[in-house]
Amino acid sequence: MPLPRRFYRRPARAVARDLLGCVLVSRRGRTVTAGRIVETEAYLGPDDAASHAAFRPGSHVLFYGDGGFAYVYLNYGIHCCLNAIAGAMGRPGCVLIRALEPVLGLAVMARRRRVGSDLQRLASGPGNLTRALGITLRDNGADLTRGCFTIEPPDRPRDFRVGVGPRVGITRAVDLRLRFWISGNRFVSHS
DNA sequence: TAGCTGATTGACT
DNA sequence: GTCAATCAGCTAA
Repeated sequence: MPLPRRFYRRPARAVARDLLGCVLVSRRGRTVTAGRIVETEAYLGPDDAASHAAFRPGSHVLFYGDGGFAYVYLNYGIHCCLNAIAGAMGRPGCVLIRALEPVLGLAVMARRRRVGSDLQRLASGPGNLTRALGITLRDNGADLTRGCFTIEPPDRPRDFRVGVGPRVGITRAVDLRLRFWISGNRFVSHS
């Protein structure tokens, strides 16, 4: 069963941390691909200068809507990035999924990524993981609690340490420590 | 209508 | 280490 709606109806920071170890599942027809979430970043409301809620109007309807939906956007004209909306209705916030550890459909992912057997880079990086799972702009607004894209609870005990640090790849509010990752996991994109 | 920016990646020096 | 690729949405005119 996917994570329930109430999981997402919490502050983005808490959702980002608890999402580590969970499994993102993508279903394209009979093709299923999945990966364990090993790296996330939290983005807050208008007060967070790096958040799209602060400077990208098109995202408002999702940011301020109910939690548990996907926010997919295109950046640098080439790459799609996947976010999970956090917070209850009226509370802005989201979690950027930065890296996955592939667990299901490895061959399909490799074909989509056009890479060889380099598992480590298959879904490591926000642009890479969307391509590996076949996520596109059409999936913007998808319900993560049911449907083609879901996030399942951890498939094994939480035996890892959580790393915390500043977000990467952004130019505003760089000093906030809103990035979380599974300590020591080699699939984390920015080590 | 033209020009700019960005939560990136991969190819190249 | 540098740099091009390439698109949505804003801003200025």
